[in-house]
Amino acid sequence: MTTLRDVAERAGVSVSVVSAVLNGSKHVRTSAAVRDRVLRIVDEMQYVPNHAARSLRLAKSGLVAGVIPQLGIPVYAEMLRGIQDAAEATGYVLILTEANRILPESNLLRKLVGEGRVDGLLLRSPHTFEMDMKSAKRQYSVVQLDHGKTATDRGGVQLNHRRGARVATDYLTGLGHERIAFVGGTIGYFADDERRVGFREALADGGHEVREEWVCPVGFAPKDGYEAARSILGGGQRPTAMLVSNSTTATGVLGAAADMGIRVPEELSVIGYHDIEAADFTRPALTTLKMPFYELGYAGQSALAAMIDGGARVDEVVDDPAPRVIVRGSTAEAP
Amino acid sequence: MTTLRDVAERAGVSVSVVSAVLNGSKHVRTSAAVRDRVLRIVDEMQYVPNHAARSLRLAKSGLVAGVIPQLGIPVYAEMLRGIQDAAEATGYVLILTEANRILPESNLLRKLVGEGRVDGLLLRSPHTFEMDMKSAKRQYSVVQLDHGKTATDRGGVQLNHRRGARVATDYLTGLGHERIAFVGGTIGYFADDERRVGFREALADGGHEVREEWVCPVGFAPKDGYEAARSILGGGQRPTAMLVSNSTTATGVLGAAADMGIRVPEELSVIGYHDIEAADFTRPALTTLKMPFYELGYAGQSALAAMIDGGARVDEVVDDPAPRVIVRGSTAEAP
DNA sequence: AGCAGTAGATGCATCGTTAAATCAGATGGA
DNA sequence: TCCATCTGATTTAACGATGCATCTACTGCT
Repeated sequence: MTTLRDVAERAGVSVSVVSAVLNGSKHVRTSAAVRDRVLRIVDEMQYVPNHAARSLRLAKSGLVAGVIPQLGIPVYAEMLRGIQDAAEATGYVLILTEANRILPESNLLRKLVGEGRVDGLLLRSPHTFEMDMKSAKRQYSVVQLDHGKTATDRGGVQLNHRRGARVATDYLTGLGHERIAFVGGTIGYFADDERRVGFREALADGGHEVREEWVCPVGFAPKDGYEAARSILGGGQRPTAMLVSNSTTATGVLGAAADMGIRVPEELSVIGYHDIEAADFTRPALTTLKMPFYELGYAGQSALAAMIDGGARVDEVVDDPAPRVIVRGSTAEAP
Repeated sequence: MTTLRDVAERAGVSVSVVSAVLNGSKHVRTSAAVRDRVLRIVDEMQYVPNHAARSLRLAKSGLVAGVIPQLGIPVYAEMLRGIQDAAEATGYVLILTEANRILPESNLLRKLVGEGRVDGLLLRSPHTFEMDMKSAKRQYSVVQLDHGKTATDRGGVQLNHRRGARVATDYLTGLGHERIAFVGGTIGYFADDERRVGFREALADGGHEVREEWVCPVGFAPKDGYEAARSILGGGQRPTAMLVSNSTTATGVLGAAADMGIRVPEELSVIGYHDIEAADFTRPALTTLKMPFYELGYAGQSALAAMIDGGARVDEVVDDPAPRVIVRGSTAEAP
């Protein structure tokens, strides 16, 4: 492996000079001639700095860890792409892990943060790790990605879910729907609660009634949507439209409608929160609400980088591009 | 941050002893009393070794990079879980990246391998990086995950796709199907070619004919399946069953059948290669073939760890648990 | 008693990089 | 002419962990 010393020897200068040329130190001045020669030799010898040595010296790893609930979920994949692009732009490399791997009893967090392997954490996860972090006794930064249990502790980088839900609801009322159900979203989670608020606001502003029996908080699995839909659609008067808090959940809703012989979109319009690729391939194809997930990831990593480099705690709402309805086959004018 | 030296001072011994106690050096002997005291103090002070220093000294990072075609794909997620579990067992931490980020013009590979950030690469990707690797001039190891363009260069860890396709085909013939189509799989990729071989073998062994016009290599997107199915099902005599090389592609096939008014499974049975969660939520639910993807990942990382620790190049076929048909609603007895 | 052998430890160099202190000449002003 | 200043470098000291060479008692044997 080529080291700084090898380069220095070949260039006939000291290692400090080479280091200074490459990093622009202020304590060491170099002449243009030396600079050129060093850079040429660095190129010739294909010198790449040793990361471990750099990391040891600077007490900084250049690595950040992203924690997501689950791999293999398209919406997170989009966010991760944003994170990775921002990471590249800010000079970091991303480690990914699923939330369940980072539980207190696992030693992964300890390994990552404690050993100084990562400089910061991007959390899209209910965990906050307060205690673990303290015990790590180490400088580290954390950015929460669109996640917090309450408005006050939310911190980090958020999406504007209130606005998202309003856009989706307005789209439905614009089609003439008045009897609209809201399915999904855990109570007590900020992002989910905000959607409910946006939904209620939009209906109220339009002069429509919110039927409490049609506001149905459930999990995000398709199964959850299936069961909720069967329950809601099995009642006396049915809603003519459903805003489903999660598109994955919405595929379950579509399944339930199919099984109950309810035609979508003729008898029931369904819109799924979050645009996913699978929406193109359900029958009917699912109309969705697209949120700026890529931008969330990008902003999150940018914020983290700023935080690591001595910046203060971030609190930002990513609101651009605006929430947008992707119209497919599951929505139509109210019957 | 607590260092070895802090521990040594508190314990009244030299740093060498603490290091020896923790790592079991053969050059340094320690008494039981000292060992106990050191371990107690290590625990008390919550000492965690500094990763950068260790990595510098040992010329080993304890990081491996996994390269997958795309994030957000459930089948890879399963494989990644296997990789991460094996990584934990072998003492490594995983960095993940999408294949397109590691193209020659990007400097990510250079950053990861060249700077010594990772000790090895797990590649589920068409790239082999021969040239880049050479220029990196560094000790590194690579394991290909179920991927190679030919049988000879495949290397790494593979799934037994010939067997998988046989199992799926046998399942269909067992239901009385004789006119079976094979949709999907790129020509020239070992894994895909093997599936075609298995399909042909199974049909031949059962005394059934392979209709070449029904063997249709296409991409893996749902759209590809949709188009292929329209073409095949639009002909004169139709197959009564389809083995689709990829379950994602199969969702497109289901869409095409629905649009053409062909009832599944009454008129057409569809089985998708690879079990994915979404299979539960198409209508009808998709019968799939489950391959041991978790085990593939686990074996891959285990092989990589062995390779890094001085072992030789691995060439292994992961065949356990055996391929298994997950019966859902898209397959039935032949009409 | 004298010496070998061994248990149990210590000290020091080293990995590659960077920050700071230091140094050798050249230049300039009084 | 002599000191101050500036340029362009060099030297030195870390960062934290590890492994080898070395050192000191002490035990046991003849």
